[in-house]
Amino acid sequence: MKTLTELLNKKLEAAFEKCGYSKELAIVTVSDRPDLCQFQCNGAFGGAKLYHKAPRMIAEDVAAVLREDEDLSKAEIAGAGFINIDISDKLLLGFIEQVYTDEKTGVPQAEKPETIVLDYGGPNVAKPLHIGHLRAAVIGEALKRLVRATGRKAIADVHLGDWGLQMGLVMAELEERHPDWECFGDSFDPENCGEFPLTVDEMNEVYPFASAKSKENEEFKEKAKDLTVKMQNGDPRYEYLGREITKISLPDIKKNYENLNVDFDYWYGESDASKYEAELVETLEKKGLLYESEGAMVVDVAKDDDKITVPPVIIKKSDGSSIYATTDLATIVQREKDFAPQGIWYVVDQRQGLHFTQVFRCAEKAGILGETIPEHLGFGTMNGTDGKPYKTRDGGVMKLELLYKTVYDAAMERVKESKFSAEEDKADVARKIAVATIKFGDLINHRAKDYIFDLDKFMAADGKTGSFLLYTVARINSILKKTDESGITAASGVFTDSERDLLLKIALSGEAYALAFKDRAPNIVCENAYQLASSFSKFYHDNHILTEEDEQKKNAWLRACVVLRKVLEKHLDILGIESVDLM
RNA sequence: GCGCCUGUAGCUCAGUUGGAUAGAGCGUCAGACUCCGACUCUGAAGGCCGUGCGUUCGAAUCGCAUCAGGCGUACCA
Repeated sequence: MKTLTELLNKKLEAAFEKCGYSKELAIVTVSDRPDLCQFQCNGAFGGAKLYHKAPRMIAEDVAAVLREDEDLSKAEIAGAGFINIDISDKLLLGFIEQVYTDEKTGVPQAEKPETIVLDYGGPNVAKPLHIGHLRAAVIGEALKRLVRATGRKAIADVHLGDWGLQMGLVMAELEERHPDWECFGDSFDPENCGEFPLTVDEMNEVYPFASAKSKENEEFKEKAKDLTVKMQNGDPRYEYLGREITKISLPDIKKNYENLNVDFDYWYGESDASKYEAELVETLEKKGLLYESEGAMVVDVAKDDDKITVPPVIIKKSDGSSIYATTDLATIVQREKDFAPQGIWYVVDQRQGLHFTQVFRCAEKAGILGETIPEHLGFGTMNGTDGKPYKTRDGGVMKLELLYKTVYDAAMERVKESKFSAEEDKADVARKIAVATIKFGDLINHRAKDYIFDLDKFMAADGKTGSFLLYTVARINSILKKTDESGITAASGVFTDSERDLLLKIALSGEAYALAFKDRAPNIVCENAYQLASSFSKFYHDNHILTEEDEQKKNAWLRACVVLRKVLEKHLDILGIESVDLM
């Protein structure tokens, strides 16, 4: 369905045209001065320039036409030429009912079908998920849901890091620690390798150890690089070993994502894209793009009008191995074949901006993009309260699992006290509060900016927090449980200001979804959800619903609760936050 | 050096084609529960929107310059 401002725009366009002015001027926005009106149009200012006419005169012409429209309860001129508009309660209520019955709950739908691949995981196997993986997961999941809510197809691919040097490092260390493991024997037989010698916890400790070792031990580093090349070139032993390492790591990675209610359609790794590398290289060669430089095979991606010198993309390192640009490009080839998407969104740290510039340019030059428009949706760093990258108390890297557990425990402390949720539901409620706390705390911030993770602030029961939103839903549920929901019908009128304000905010949610999609910005959905919750609190405070004796009023207010709950849950759903019944 | 991002209230942050008096949360201060969940609500104080110049009838928003912070700058991802 159309959004409310789209609807009003149509009216304004007609009015501008009727008066002989360009309909381009007819842009309605939500009022900057809610004390004066609900909507405004500033088109008369632009018209003044175009027609050499005083803005007030243009505004007056248009307003005169608008006053004949019974959907509008007000159309007046203010200031130098603002057109101030209020909509009628009848229009408002009609719109609210449409939102309520709309199967998309008022989320504006894409005009033509589109497929967007979202790449938002990027965890490395053999390395535990840590705080650095949080934002990609949370933002990516929200964007995926936003894409789907707007009627587009979204394909989520975790894009595991299982093809790079980190694999060689782990393999080299493994070989030194467990030389007797059958896998490393003289005659390699995958059928006869026995148990993987490490548990996942033990393995998670191997990578940091091996990484540190490679920095001071040149020989070890060379060995790691050598094993990486061997794996990439299809040496059966190291290919097998790579798959085994992934097999051990994956359940742990999945568990971490499950905790956060994040999921993927495909658990592909870089290794899955590697089969497209040959084709990629062939394409690059055929186009004469690939050449040797300092021992490596590279492609130039600089453009004449660049302000900086964009370095060439390395396709093959001087030791013949692939690098992340290679796998990213090969992955594009794979995605084109499998999905032929209109967009690929990379939800990856901002700091990789240059890398994606290079990859996208190379993909374009190679002609492998089809109709895909790739976008790097970068995000900022999550910092601690000291403003520096978030660390554990002893200065180490915070594991994702520990972060989740910390928030869960804090949530459980509060849920334990609750008299509203049943004993057997408490663990589930605590989990939902924890997820809401972490995700809302992250998503309320603009994606591109760094933000400070402050557990006390995020856990706070009041303010712009996930738990305040869940609390609002719980309060609505609590009221509705005390009445016969099936008897609630469409409202017959609007009776109070706080009620009208709430309905208007509900009606304007369509605008928020649309803008959030356009800017790929979940924070807009967060902000709108908070606005809804906040308006509800005032509405709830001002209108005593259950004791109201006027049946028409009571019904109207209950209807507002029912619609709000649905709309609020839509917001939460898009954010990847599960709603609660009671808490 | 070059480039990218950021700079808005004490703190953390929004700010939708350039538009009226720049908003919110927290914190502070003053109030509101015999009443549907007070995890609530009402009100107040608090800002040369980093700085300067320019474009415009009009700039937090656009341009140029400048200062400050973060990040990046070919064989890690």
